[in-house]
Amino acid sequence: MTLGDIEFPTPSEEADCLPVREILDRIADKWSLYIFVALNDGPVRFNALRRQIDGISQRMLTITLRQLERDGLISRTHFPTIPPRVDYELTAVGKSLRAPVMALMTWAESNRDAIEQARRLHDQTR
Amino acid sequence: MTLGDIEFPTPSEEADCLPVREILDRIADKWSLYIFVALNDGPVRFNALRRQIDGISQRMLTITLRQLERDGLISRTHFPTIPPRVDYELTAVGKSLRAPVMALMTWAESNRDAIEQARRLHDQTR
DNA sequence: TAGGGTTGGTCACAATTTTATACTACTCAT
DNA sequence: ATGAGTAGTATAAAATTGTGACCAACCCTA
Repeated sequence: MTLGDIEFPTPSEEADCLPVREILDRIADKWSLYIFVALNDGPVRFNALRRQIDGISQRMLTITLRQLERDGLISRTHFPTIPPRVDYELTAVGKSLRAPVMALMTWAESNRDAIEQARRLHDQTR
Repeated sequence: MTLGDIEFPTPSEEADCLPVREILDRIADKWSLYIFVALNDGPVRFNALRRQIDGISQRMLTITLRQLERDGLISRTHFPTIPPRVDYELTAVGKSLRAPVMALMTWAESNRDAIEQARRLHDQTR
């Protein structure tokens, strides 16, 4: 048996999928979507984000914002005033993500009733 | 006309944000999106899903499938054969989620290069 | 001049979630 | 008899996330 006879597990497809997954894992984490929605209408300050996104901790907001900034989806503008002011804003690439994210939000809203009914039915039947 | 110019319907403001968040938290977790993509072309068996979704543990696949089933997004069909066979398939509601999920996947693929470049630039500069 | 509030964070530690590993029970092919 | 495949469960380890304290600079009030 030569090397050519060995069946490798789909190397081409995996090579393509991995970077896409890395990106999706950033977007589809617990908080990123909500940050996107919050930044939908323009720049927002750190503590305004914190108030708007119910339940997020200061730590997770900082971490998530830093990751989104690293990916070039949001920009961070620091005004050296007292008290300090930091604005977060969608970049051009970030803005292009608004459409699919909003489509997902719209879907969630449209199908809320169906899902809640399915849950009730499931919990009743078991 | 590019993807960014397409006008998706905007979700109405804040009325009942909490239930929508509950739904989004299910969809936008670490594995649900990949299960949706894997089920895109028809029913798939448990271990086939496991092989297709690289890195998922057996436990998390079971848990995530159960949650999606509870929400009425996928259906579970058990054939009492030996060896056992269980098919997972998108329901009608689940199928309606394909469009927004695929829009997100397409976005991720289109913006892969831009994001990777932003990451390199960011890591270099700091 | 002392105390309290605001800003955008960081840090250490606790709680939660996810992963890895082993195990079940059953059958078929070698 | 051995190993592979089926769809899971149980448990401990690892990773992620949340909690509360702390910081420094200033403003306002008393």
